[in-house]
Amino acid sequence: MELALSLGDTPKPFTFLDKTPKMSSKDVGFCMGLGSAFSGRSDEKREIREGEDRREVIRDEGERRLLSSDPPVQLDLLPFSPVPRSQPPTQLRFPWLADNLVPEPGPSDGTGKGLDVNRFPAVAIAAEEADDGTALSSPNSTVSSFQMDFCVRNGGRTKRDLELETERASDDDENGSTRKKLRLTKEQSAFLEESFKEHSTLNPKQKLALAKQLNLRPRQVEVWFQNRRARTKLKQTEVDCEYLKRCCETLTQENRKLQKELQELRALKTSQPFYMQLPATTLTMCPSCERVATTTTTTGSSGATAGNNNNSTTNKAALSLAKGRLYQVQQAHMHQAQPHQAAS
DNA sequence: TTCCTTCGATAGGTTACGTCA
DNA sequence: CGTGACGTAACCTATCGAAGG
Repeated sequence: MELALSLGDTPKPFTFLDKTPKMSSKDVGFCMGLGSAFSGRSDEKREIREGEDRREVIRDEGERRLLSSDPPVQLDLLPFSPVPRSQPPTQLRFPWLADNLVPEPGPSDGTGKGLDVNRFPAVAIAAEEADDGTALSSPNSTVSSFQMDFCVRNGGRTKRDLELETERASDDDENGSTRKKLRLTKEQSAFLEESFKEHSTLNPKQKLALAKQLNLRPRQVEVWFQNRRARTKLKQTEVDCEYLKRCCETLTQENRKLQKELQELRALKTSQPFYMQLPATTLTMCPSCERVATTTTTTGSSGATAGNNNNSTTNKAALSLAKGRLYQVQQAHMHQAQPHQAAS
């Protein structure tokens, strides 16, 4: 059953309906579809680039829609923006954009003091390209062929960041078995966030470039994106649930209102049975198919004539309106059971 | 100190794709 | 040429556990 509802707000699709195609109204008690901004993914697949996973491309399209700001879906789930848009992090550039490529600073530029110990030697990265870093358990190294471009130029490093770096540097001395939990610096997190806004998934090239630029292992970048996606999805689900809850409350309210109205109409009918036998011609719109239905009901009484005008016209008009409303309610009930039959 | 939240990391499962018999 | 088994890569999901408030 498909039920179109307009509750005054801009209709907002539920992304989880899109994400859980197996869900049925049987499963949830009721199921509302308020339009979907998503179209089939198959017709919008972009061309697959070299070295890019097909699923990645397809998902990328889907998730871009999920995260996009195109109306009518606007669920901003990226409230965290440590780097204001108005103040883009200088030196933070997306490595997969050709014009953004930062020349890799060499170790001899003299700016490599206090580097993050997550820094990974180029040799190791090259090895990790072959083996995704699983063989390399220690991210610490004293060898560096590059460094984070912004890490040293950004003068806004907090005390905590410096502490973190010091902590990590001290990890070098520790036994690898008791590895401290690694914490990304603000700059790293901010850059990853910005990257995530551009692409919620990474192809291998992007991953490597990002890892290289941030002095992280590709595996770390990968994990960060995985966690980020998972947590975004979680937040989206929470938002969807909240919205559903509100819809449910509104519907319950509306239902109560209609029930009350129905009761009043029934009371009216019993108190003034004569007028209820008037043939009623009402124009109602089917809530499902939005077709206008013209209905004339005759109760079989021949006493309903224009001659019975003892009462005021106001009363008649009010009664006609009331009957029309009653009919609408009945039609709506019928339609919930059998759409497209009541109006035809 | 304890509790709760955040977040990096891991394990296991799923899916899509390529290769080969 | 079509098909099933197998391996691989990337991802998702649940969960753990360290760190911090």
